[in-house]
Amino acid sequence: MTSLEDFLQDYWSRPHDHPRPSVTVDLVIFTVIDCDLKVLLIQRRDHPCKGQWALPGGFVEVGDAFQDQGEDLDTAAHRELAEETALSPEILHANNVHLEQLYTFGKAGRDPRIRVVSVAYYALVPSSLAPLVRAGDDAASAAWHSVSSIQTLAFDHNQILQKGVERIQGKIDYSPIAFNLLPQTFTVTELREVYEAIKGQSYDHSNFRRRFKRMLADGIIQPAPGKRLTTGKPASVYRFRNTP
Amino acid sequence: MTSLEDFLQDYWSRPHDHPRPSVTVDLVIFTVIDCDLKVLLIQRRDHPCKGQWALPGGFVEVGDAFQDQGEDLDTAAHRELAEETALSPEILHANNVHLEQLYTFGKAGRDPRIRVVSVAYYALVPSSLAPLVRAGDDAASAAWHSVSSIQTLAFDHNQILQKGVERIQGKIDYSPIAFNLLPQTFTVTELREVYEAIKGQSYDHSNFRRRFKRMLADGIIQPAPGKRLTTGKPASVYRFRNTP
DNA sequence: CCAAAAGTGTTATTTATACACCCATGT
DNA sequence: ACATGGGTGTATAAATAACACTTTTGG
Repeated sequence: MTSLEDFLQDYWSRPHDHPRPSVTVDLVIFTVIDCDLKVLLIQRRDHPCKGQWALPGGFVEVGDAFQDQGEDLDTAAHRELAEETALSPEILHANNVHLEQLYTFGKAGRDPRIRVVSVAYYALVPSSLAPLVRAGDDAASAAWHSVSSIQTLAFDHNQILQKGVERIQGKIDYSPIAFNLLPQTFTVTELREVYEAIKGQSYDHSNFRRRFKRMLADGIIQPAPGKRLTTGKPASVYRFRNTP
Repeated sequence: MTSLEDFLQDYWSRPHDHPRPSVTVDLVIFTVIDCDLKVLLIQRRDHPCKGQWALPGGFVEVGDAFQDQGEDLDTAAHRELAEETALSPEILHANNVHLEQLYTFGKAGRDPRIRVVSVAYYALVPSSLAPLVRAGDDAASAAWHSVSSIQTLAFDHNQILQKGVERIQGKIDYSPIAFNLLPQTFTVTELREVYEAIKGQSYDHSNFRRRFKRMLADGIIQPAPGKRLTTGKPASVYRFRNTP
């Protein structure tokens, strides 16, 4: 009958050379530009998959894995998001950037170098912030790519991207994630265009307006001051009410 | 300009002592017994959390992590499911046991020994198979526990269990997962009882019957021969149509 | 006959879908 | 005045919800 403390002392004193996989976080960073769903891709500078486009990502820092266990998975995802977009955590938070775990990819051989288990996250960047994104320090280049015309990506990143698209397509119907892709104020049509970009279908503007009015009645959104000028009649602007 | 082969030869020739986390799969194995949602728990025999109840799970085999990258995550989950329930893969497959990735838990310090990233899966075992489950070789004991009255579990397993419950509660509304918790043939009421056990609410039997009829019309389910005897009027039996 | 559970029917409310029409603004 | 997009209205079908009722079995 040993105590937990004794057990850990003994555990740590023995050598631990069991092979272990590397763990990374990969990011599917979405935005909507010109009514079109985009994903942020970086061009790989080094082997493997040199020159190919890939999802941004990086290794999870695990300290020495014993006394110092390093950073949380979520923390690693936030850190990578800031690094890869070259946007500070403060900017990301102030602009309501959504980050959420997506799925974990761990097939043997998905990285030719070594066994890698990759925990994928997806992020939603408001269109107002998208133009400010530039390549992080370690990437040759970063760019927004139209999801509807994606080439072959590095590793199994096409599969990861597909999971991401499926997730937001499903989630937008019962969760207010569309607002994380819009500026702080928006019009009915702008919201509809986000829905259309994500779902890849068009919605009747009149019926969508009814859905919008329900959200208004439910307090999910509320009127905002001012008007948005268009080529036709100016439109009312609204804001998302994140703390009802 | 080196080729990928040269790159890998060079990569593997150099030492790689970056600290890496251990990766495990943890299983949330559900069934429904007596109209009540149950989860399979094992009692821990060793430190840490000795004596506490925990979700079954185990380490992912990663080979040497280089030339031999070991087993896929999904494969590890299937292997653990078979080991922990003491049911062969053939039995599991023949009885339509559903296994799906749930979420990955990777907070620093969630295991006191070492940094562990745990990829959680959930499984749905049909009630007809549930009584055949017994403890695997390495567990002191395994037992079905009512989800509605769970004690404090080892590690962060309460959190994992909660994620699992939330997942099936959400998924049952748009996916035919209820059938994986039932025997091959079932009655309308039996299906409703599964819904009620998962959602923790009661459904009007008449309105549920209407939903059932829609599934029948859509070909999701179909009539099966025979009748199920009850204390009242015998009920028609149906079967799930997994290949429409 | 009676309890118990299967099975049917009715009505009202809400939501989804399709489509027609009017309104305000800049050019 | 007119093109453009904002905004409103209407009619139908379908899904949701609450509730009353009938039928078939075992005892």
